[in-house]
Amino acid sequence: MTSDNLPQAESAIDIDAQQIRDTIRDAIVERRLAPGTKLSETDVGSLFNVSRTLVRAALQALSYEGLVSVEKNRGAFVAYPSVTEAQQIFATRRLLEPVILREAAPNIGKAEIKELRKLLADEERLTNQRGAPARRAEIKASGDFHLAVAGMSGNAILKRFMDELVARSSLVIALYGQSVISSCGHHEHQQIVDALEKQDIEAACRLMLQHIDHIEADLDLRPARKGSDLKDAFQR
Amino acid sequence: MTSDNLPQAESAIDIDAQQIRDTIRDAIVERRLAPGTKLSETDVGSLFNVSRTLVRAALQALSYEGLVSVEKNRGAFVAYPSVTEAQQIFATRRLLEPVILREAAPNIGKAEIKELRKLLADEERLTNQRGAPARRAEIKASGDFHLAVAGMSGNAILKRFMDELVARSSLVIALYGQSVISSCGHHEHQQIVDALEKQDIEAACRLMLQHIDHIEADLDLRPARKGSDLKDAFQR
DNA sequence: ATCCTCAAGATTGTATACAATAATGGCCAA
DNA sequence: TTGGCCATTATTGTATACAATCTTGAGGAT
Repeated sequence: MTSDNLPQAESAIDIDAQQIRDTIRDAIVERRLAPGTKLSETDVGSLFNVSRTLVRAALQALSYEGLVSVEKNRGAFVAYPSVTEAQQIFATRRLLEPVILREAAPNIGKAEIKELRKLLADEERLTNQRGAPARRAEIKASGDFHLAVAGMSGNAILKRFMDELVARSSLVIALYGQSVISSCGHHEHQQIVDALEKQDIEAACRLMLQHIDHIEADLDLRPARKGSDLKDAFQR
Repeated sequence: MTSDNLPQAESAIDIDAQQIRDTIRDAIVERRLAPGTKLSETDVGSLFNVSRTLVRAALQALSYEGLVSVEKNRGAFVAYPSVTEAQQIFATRRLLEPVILREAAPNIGKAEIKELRKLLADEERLTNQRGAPARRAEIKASGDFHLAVAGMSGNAILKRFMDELVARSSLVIALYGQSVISSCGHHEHQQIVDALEKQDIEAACRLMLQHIDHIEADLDLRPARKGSDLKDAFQR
């Protein structure tokens, strides 16, 4: 595996570490890069036409976000979340998202509802489009909804925590998702906005939790796969 | 300002980036390094007898934790949280710590109570000791209590979020704290453990919120100081 | 005296060179 | 043929060199 499935370099002159990080992150979140994929410093560097220095910085940052795991003397790989990690990611979302909704609710007025509805419209449009690029954009759009709500909390720290959780969720879905669609039920986002518009925060929280449950229900988080129990993977 | 107030280098051979990061973080959290202090790559490097490469990696990681702010082409500085950031840090703690307590409660049995009591004993011992080193250790111990509880939630992500919040709290207290003691009321930790021992989670949450309120009450988070309004800082 | 300009110095940004470690594949022995 | 051992190669870890940018302070004009 060489550079083939990395996003093509921005031919724009003067790339910096942050742009590399963002590009790789997008590729991971949109599942163009599969979990476990090796991210060789030289390969990535030549894609972006930069030295390993900048690549290392980008990979280090991504490692802090939990999207990349770097193993000493072995290199960086797209993270491969364990079942336990996957469970913790969703457990944390279940704990945090209602809290965020309650924080955001007082700040959600007409303008904010409008902004959310615009995101929903984008999602809808992508849902009706076909082809891989639309699927990828849909994945991202679905996450953007959750992030937009977090942003409305006005708390930058909560927002950052959600950034991380949403991004890592994408990896978990890539690994353990069963149905092809896998991304959030777009309809549920709509219901949440409806509840928010009516200022019914309790309903919004309830719907949010159900929504997270639905995402998680589509995952196959039984043990195994984890390398150790290969036998019953073949046993059938 | 040169290297004087940086912790002395580990003369142990073979330091790596993580050790540098940890050492600097400890120095920041224990307030041996004041907010705003410049962390010159060359200076830090010569302290640890490593090249700038490793120092940069450490500073980058600390920047991601919010303990250091790196300004392009200007260098790295111990973070200087704004009033807004300070408020958000404590707002987030108020939201998160009760959630964490509820998550941790089912996992807290005899052994865990014992562990927490041990931490309290350490705190108490330090409180009765005098001298700057004891004060520093006390600051750290006080944070360790909150982190221990977070660890008992069994959720590594929550724990990491708390790691960040506790560390940044220390910076906020250093900047905006008024009373000299400034660190957590040790007594309140004790009450929380008492409530946990009685399985009275509601009380524990209530006490935790009060505790956070008390810490925040010791802060002077009025605007100003923020550099722009220097005049009324001298106006008295 | 004050302000502006600009050159010298210092510091960070990036690339490259070298060292250390891990991965690969061939060779030999059983 | 198979399994283990060692040399070779590739990749990461760290230091250093050079480029770009900022900071500082002296000098001169007003």
